Amino acid sequence: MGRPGLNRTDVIAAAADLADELGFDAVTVSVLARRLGVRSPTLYSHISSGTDLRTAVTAYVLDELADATTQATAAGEGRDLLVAYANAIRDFARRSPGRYDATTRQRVPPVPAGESRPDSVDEAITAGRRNADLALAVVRSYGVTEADETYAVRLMSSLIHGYITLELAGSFAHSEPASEVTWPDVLDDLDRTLGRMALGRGH
Amino acid sequence: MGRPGLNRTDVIAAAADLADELGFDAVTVSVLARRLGVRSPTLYSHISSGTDLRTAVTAYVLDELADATTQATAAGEGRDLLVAYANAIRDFARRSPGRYDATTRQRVPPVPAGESRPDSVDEAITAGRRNADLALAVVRSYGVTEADETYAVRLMSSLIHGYITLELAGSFAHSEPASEVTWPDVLDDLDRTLGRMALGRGH
DNA sequence: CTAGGTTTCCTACAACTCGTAGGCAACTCG
DNA sequence: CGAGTTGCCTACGAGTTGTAGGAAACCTAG
Repeated sequence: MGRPGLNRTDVIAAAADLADELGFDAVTVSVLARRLGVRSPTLYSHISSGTDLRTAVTAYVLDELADATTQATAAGEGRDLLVAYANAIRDFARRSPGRYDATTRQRVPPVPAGESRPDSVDEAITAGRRNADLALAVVRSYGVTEADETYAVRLMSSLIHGYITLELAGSFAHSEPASEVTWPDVLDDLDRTLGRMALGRGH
Repeated sequence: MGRPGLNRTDVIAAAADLADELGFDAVTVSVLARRLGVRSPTLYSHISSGTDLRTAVTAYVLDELADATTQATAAGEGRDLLVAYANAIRDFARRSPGRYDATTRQRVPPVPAGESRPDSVDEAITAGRRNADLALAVVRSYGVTEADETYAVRLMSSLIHGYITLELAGSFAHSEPASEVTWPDVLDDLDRTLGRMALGRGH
C-alpha cells in the first residue's frame, strides 16, 4: 500500500499542537513543515492549501471539544450538568488556548461561484452541530420549554464563550478578584436564569 | 514642513476600513498599500511593521468604540443605561465587523526581552481602559456594591461580547427565532441579574 | 524668489512563504 | 521478484515583508 509516513490526521493533529504552542496564526504550511521535519511541498499531498489546513484543524478540534464535553456530561442533570458542561469547555480552552481559538476564528467562507465546498468545511459544520446539540441537551435538562430552547442555548453559549474569550485574552488579569474566583459566580447566575426560564415565567 | 501626503492617522484609518471590507486578516502592508495607491515601502515611513499596523488599528478602533458608547450613554441610568450601552456596542460591531474583530483579536504580546513596548501597544492598553471604565459606570449606575463591581463588569461584558461574537460568526443564523429577536431578551435577563445584585443578595 | 530643511515617495534588493510540476525512492502485495 | 502505490524531494514562479538609499515635492526663511 505504499511507503508509510505521515497521513492527513497526523498533519492536522500536529497543526493543532502548533496552534496551542504558538497561536492559531502560526498555523501555516511552512511552519508546520519545519516542525514535522519535512519540506513544505510534502504537506500538499495531505492538504490542499493553507486555508484548508486551518479549516481542517477547526473541524478536528471541534470534534475533540465535543468528545470532551460529552464525556464530562455523561451523568447528571440540571445544575450539575451545567457546571460539568461549562467546566469542560473552560478547562479545554485553558489547557489548549490555540485549539479553542481555532473553534471561533473560522468563519463559514463564501462558497466560490460554481465550485463545491472543500470537505474540511463540511466536516467543521458537522462537528459544530455536535457541539450545538450538546448545548441543547443541557438546557433541555433544565426543563426549558421548547419555545425558549433556542434562546436559552444562545444565552448560555454567549456567556460561557464570552467569559472564556475575555479571560484568555487577559482582560480579567488586571483587576481583583482572580478570574478563577468569579467563574463559579457566573455559573450560579446562569443556573438561576435557566431555572427561572424553566418555571415558564417567560424569559 | 515638508511634502504633504499620507500621515500615520490616514494610514491607520484606511486600515480600519480595510478590515471592515475584507476582514481583519486582510489588513496587511501590501494590500493596504495597493488600496492607497502607493508602493509598500512607503508605508514603512508611517508604521514600523505589519504587526505594529494591526496593533495601531486595534488602538484606533478601541477609541472609536469608546467614543461611540460614551455618546450613546450620555444620559440615563440603570436599565436605560444598560440598554443604550449594549446597543451601542452591538450596533458598532454590526456596522463594522472588521473593526470589532480588531478589538478582540489582539493579545498583549510578550514583551521582547530587553526591548521596550512599541507605542501602539501602550495606546491600545490605554484605549482598552477607557472601555473598561465605561462598563464600570454602567454597573455602578445599578448600585452594585463595590465588592461586586468587578464581577458585575465581567458578567455583563462576557454576555454582551459573547452574544455579539457568536452572532457575527453566524452561529445564530441557522435556528429560529432570528438573532435580532432574542437580543432584547438577553438585555432583560442581564438587567434582572444586575438588579438582583444591587439588592445586595450577593451574586 | 531662491536656498535649506523636511517629508513623502520611489526603485532595487534580500529573505521568506505559498503553491505547482515533475521525479526519485521506499514500501506492500501478488 | 515485479508492479503499483505512496511519500518525499528539488526546482521554480509569484507574492509579501522589511531595508537601503535616492529623487521629487513642499514649506519657510532670508
